[in-house]
Amino acid sequence: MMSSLDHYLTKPEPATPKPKALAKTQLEFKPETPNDMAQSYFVGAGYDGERRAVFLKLYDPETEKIRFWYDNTGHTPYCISKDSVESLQREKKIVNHPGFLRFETSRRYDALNAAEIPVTLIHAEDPLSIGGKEDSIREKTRAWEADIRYIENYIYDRHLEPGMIYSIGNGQLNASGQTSIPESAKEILPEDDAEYSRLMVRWLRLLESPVPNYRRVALDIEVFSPIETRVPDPETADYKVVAASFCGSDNARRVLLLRRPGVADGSSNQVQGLDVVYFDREYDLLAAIFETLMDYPFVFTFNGDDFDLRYLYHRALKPELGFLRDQVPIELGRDAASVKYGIHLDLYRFFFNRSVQVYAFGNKYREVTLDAIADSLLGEGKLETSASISNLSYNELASYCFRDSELVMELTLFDGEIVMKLINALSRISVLPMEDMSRQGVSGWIKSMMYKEHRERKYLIPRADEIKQAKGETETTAIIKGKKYKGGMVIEPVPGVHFSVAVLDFASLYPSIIKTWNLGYETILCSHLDCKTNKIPDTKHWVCTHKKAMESELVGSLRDIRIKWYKPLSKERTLSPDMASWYQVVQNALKVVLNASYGVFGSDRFALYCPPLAESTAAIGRYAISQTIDEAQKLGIEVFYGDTDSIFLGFPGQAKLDALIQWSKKALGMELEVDKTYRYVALSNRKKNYLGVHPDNRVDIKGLTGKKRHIPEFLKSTFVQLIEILGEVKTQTDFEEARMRILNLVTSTYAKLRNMDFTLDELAFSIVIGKSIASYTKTTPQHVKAARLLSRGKPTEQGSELSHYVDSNVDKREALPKDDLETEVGAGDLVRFVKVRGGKGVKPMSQAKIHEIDVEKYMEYFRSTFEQVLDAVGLDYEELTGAKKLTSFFSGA
DNA sequence: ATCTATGGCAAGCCGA
DNA sequence: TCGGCTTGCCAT
Repeated sequence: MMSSLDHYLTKPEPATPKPKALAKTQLEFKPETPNDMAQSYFVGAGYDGERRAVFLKLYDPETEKIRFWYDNTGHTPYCISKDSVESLQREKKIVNHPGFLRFETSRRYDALNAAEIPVTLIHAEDPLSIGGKEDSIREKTRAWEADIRYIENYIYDRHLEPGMIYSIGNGQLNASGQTSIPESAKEILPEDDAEYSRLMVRWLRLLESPVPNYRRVALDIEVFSPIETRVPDPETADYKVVAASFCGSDNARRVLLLRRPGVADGSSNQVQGLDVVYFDREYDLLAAIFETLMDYPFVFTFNGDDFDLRYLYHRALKPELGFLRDQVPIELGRDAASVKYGIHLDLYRFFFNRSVQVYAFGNKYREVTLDAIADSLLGEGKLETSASISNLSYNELASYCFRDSELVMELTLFDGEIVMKLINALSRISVLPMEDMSRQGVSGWIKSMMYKEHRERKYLIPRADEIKQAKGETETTAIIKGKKYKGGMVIEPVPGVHFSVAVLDFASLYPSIIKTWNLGYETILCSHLDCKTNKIPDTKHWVCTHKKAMESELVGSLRDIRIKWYKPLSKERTLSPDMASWYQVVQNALKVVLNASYGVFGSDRFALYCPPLAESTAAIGRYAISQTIDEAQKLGIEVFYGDTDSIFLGFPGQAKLDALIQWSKKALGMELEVDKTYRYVALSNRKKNYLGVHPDNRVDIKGLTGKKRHIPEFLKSTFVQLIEILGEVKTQTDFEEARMRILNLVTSTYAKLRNMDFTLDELAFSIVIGKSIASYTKTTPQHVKAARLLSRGKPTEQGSELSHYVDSNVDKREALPKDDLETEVGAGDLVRFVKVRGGKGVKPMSQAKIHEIDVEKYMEYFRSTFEQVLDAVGLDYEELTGAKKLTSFFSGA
């Protein structure tokens, strides 16, 4: 127990810091701006308001330092008007705007109107004069390209490539990285299309360039909090920072601790390999943190944007701490925090990205918390979490605090540093500095990639309202109510067990369609009369026959390097581990971008939103798969099932498969390939539900409840046993033996359920809460019921404990101990609950007793889960188990 | 905060 | 109490 709460509240430090004590951090940050510099990586960019110039952060892998380069080309922020200079000159609101600089005449290609037009660039002294304030210039006139962040604007105009190598000579910035591509890659370039070749060469150049070693540190801080489960507000920063930890790529393992009255024990300077440094004053602790932030070129946090750096900044500026603004090496944006010297990457933001979560990491983590992510990606189950770290000794606090920064560092290290590599690859593809890329969604990446290409081609970037005006809305009717247009086609499965099945699919179906059908906002529904006969199947839309669409070429070229270069290479066995992992990462990065490249056009938040384009892509997809099915049938091949881009065929011999593949290439211009073959496939009448057994007994399960992650562990493990049995089935006759083994499995599970021979843990469902608890007004799903029970009994007062520290990387969710009655639960939380008799029918696992379990409900759930599979393999659950008899036995008992 | 649509399923809601 | 419809989650 702490001796005094006062110690943690804000009040003057024991002694007012003297200027001398400030020595190291007192100085204003003076970046190094060499006039000449060898090859360095362009890793970050910013805008200096005082100098009114963009600056680049360049990382030199030799010295492991960041050097700055300030723009000296005189580039200024601007937006574009279609009006003439003369008429704009009469616009007093513009010319009298305090930030107005000058007009510049230029020309742009206006793709929506298929004409090169004269435009006027309205230059301003600073980005905010263009946009971002109520009286910015873009509010005074109809402007184009006025909502592009200035740094990005600058990068596109200067043809800069984030993540690539530059040097400085005589103060000038020069691209100095790889200019050539591998000799063997030239074979995949098209001979007859220079523009397309240019794009492929660009991607190859970007993605074949090396990634340096980045010297980096992970930071985590602990802050005192009077209420255990509440994280202090980083804006007011009312409480003391009591600890900070750094884990460096250079093996630095440092913990900084604030000495507190009443904690006397364990103050050794070595705890389990950690360097522990003690501070009597919080001021000195912060100064030491800032020194480290000025030392490392890369700083990683988990939630540092919203907490750690924000807290440190505001805390330091408190009068009682007495730092001056210039002494704090942190800069805050509205939703991001950066460090003045290096690059700050908030891994929370990166892993929160749905595309990263689903495609790059295969949906391995469900909750975006440090523990959940570390748990699933780093393999081994990490240390237990506990939100409250009150009353820890110094040693314990040190280990506890260090643990999180160590996890963050490990996330950048594991598996050959794939996270670092992925961030690099995505930054290069999206033409965004790492910091910006890692904070945006996939639509932001694709937007940036396409904006850059507009600038390269001197295209005027259209306004969203213009595209909508010109191209209109969709015309097909979606299957699902509330959706904008019809999507992929799912073939009605032929129920039963089918032996020897080949599954064919179109490689990157939608990107391939965008490529081969020349789709883009410019070409869809173009204005040429003669193109109107070039119909998109199943729609009234048509597509241009005269002009190549930029999106088609961008997406197409990305798709081609993935399919033709990276896919084969990622299977190559002779590569060094480092190269192999890089190719794997690039593959994944391309997959992420390509997967979203069609969907973004159907999203009204996307800058180039064009619903007929998305609709056409899906329509062509339906056309492709139905044509292929027709052709298969003409060739006498049985078709059992198909979903969007795949078809399940009875294996007809290699010759016929080849014939079908050839046909697809010729008739559709699409690459159809054998994805896999199954010894057998079991289909029920349900779509998106099947079980397929590979020749080597591996089993694919798709869509079946037994595999879903929210179901209780006991069901999952029983299901796995069921699958093992089915995996060993080789022929129809084997099913007889399987039948007996399945029966045994079912009856023994029943018996266990009946005897309640399971732990609560094994019986818990786990479901993520999609939105805040209060917003469930229409219905109350079971997991929400359980969550509401959890928040009950929460003490209204701060309770008896006087002191707590709150783990800093915790966003609200992570702070919550799973078994704590005082818990608040919110969106994103995983709720674990069991089904019980009486009451609400559910209880959070932490509140339930094993004897309350509603056994019947579990039996029912078990039955329906198994039935899905048994259905498919033609076994009747009731007949097999005599389920009626069993349940009646149970209910009679 | 910000790719799309399709589909299965359990459970909630509500009228008869 | 039943059936039809909706909601929310999980998955592809």
